[in-house]
Amino acid sequence: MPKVSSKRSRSRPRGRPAGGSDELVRRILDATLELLGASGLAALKVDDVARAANVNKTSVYRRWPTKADLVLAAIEQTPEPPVPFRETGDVRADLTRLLRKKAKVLAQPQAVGLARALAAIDDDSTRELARTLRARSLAPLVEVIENAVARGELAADTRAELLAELLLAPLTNRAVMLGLPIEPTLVDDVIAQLLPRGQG
Amino acid sequence: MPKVSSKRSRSRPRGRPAGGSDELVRRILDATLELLGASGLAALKVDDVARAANVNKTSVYRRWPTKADLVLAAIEQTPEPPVPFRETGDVRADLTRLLRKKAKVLAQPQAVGLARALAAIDDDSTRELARTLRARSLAPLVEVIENAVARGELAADTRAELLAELLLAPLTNRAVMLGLPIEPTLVDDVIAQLLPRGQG
Amino acid sequence: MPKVSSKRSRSRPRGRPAGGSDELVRRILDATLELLGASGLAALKVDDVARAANVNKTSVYRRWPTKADLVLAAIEQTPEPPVPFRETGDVRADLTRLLRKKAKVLAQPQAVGLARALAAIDDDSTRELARTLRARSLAPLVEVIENAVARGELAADTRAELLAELLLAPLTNRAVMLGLPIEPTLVDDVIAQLLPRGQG
Amino acid sequence: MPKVSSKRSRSRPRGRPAGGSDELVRRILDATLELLGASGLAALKVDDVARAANVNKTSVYRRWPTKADLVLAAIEQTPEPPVPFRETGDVRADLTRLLRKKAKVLAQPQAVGLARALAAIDDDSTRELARTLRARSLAPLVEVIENAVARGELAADTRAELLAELLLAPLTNRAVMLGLPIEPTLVDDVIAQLLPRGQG
DNA sequence: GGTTAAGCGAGACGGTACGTCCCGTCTTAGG
DNA sequence: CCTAAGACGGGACGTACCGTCTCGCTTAACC
Repeated sequence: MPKVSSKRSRSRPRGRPAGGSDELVRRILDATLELLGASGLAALKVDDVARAANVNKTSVYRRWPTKADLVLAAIEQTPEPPVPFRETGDVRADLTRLLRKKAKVLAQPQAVGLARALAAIDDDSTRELARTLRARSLAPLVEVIENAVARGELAADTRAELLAELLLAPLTNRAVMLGLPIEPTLVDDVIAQLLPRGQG
Repeated sequence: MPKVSSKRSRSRPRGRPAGGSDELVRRILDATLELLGASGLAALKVDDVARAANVNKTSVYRRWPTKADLVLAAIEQTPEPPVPFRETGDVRADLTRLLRKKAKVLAQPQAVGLARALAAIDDDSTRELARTLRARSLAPLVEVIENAVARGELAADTRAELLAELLLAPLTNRAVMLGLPIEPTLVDDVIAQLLPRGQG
Repeated sequence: MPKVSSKRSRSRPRGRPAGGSDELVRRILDATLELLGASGLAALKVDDVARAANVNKTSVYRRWPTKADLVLAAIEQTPEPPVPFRETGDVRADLTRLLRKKAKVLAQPQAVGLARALAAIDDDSTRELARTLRARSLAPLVEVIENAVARGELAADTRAELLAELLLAPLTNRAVMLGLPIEPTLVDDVIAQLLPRGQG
Repeated sequence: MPKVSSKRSRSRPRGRPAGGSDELVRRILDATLELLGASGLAALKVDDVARAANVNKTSVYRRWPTKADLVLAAIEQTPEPPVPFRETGDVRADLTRLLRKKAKVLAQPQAVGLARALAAIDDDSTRELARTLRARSLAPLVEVIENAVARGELAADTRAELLAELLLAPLTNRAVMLGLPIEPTLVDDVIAQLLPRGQG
């Protein structure tokens, strides 16, 4: 006698997904970012990620062998906010605008949380990722500076990347390491110190 | 419940220690720092700390209810290296020397490990501690700058603390967040950008 | 958090077991009984049980949240020894045989150990279990007595359960509470007192 | 300069006690009994005993090296309630009265708690104590029975001690092992079974 | 009456077991 | 082949209580 079918109705399909597993990956990484930003790395449980992504833990571990890998993958794929930035031709003004944007991002706890997670994972590949993200973050500044140099607005021997880093470091340092809010005047102060008026 | 009167022979002394518990505290915190610097926060086991300190785990938890508390306490008591620093009267030279010292410290993996542990523990009291350590770290720079201002070597409206932070931030940022070694030239570059020749 | 992707080589299989978990349960409870009988409740360590059952401690606690729960479950599942008992039609002889059997059981330290564990766990559910075991233990006696009543060998107003308890109580009392061996004559004495010759 | 006296007012004297330490001992054992009866052996903490006795833990361990020793000492010194018992000359009536008294005692949770503690401590000296207490408990019954034998009310070959044990065992068994209340009729039933009318 | 020695209170300590938590592994069933 | 479901091994965490031991103080007892 065959058993009576005990199948419960299910909300989502179980077997092999139809259109590849891209959506599943996206859901997992999104959930990871969400939880990571919300409560930090230590409070992030893989089980919670799976539940939040409406996915089984197995499907997480199949792709990322450890929690660290998962977290790094999630951070890595953070979509770079499209920077519809148009230079005005005034370096100081342009850099000020860029730094203000960055300050705004750093005012969000999630962004700080991600950065701290990055610091917490002590690993070579993590450092590499950090450097990649750093480069990505510096790029607009570097471009603005190089253009200013080309225009002759800045000295020809200006080292664009170094200057960009000097501009940005205090902001991230405050937000990430010290947990301080970035006062509106800080951006101006930094600019003033690094791009003295006489230089322009 | 054990059998009646089942005393075992013992090798090491038990009970309340003779010379107060200050030494015990010191041993624990030293061991914590040691292990923390050696392998990072995640690899730090309280049991290992206890063993290394020749102390029972109970005695650790009696004082610091959490691993995080223990780590913070250990970091907090890091002895400030006595800075037998004598100003030469030349700001650039003095600041260069101070930054080089700092760069040397940041070249040690332990120091970086401590800083990362500080970033990893996401907690208000941790941020406060970070700020305290930051202030302690800035102090010598600030003093040098203020003296230079008093001598007229720097502009009267120089904001000493801000300048100090701008000088230091790139170094710590590189070492802690990016995991990069600090090239010898970096210090000079930072100085050059923030204290242009004409200013001196 | 550990390093990324730090898989270790392993000797024993992990994960969900192949053949369901019934066998695992059996192993755990068997080990519990074994150790319980051997050294008593206080000396029983859950870790030891797990080790003896070749199982992880987690797997024990997953099922029985407390040591007490584990012990009760183990005692509860003690297989009732199949009693291939055939009445002879002589109450005195039959009861004597039954009591002798019981005496034999009570001569084993393990059985006494279990009973004492039952006394040590002071808990309502424990008492209930004790009563259940008691009933199970009395059953054969009760049956024999009732049959004898039916045959007219015993008075019609004989209260079977009471009589059974009176017969058994002295034996268990001696073994469990007093820790005395049960002398061979005790069974006869009890029978003689409770089933005087003239009565048969 | 001498320190200002920081003595807090104290309620009880500290140093060596005046009249020996008998009162201290009494307080400790009383507290032990109290707590033991109230919540059982497992829930009994030596620290609690000390606190309840208004005494330091040291003073407990100075006298009884283990918790078991303490408990046994406490049980041992339970004052035998003075039994102002006068025989009437009627065995059945006398034994009934004695058993009713015992039943009354066994109705108190504390008494049951003590008995269970005695069962829980698995130790030779504990068994010996149990036997001592048992003997003490049987004594009045034995005396009554022997007197009845002397009077010719009971058969000359009556084994007083055995009979007493048979009478008592069901009661204690019910209360201690099974946690059952002792119904009023039980005493009569036991008497009826063991001292049939025709025998008197 | 001063000195010695015996307790005592206070409380930290070592030790052991408990029960919890979460990571990463692995089997089973099913689509 | 890929997924859901979920038990399992492993190992660190933090807790609780036992019995030990040191210290300072106070009082009794003895000289």
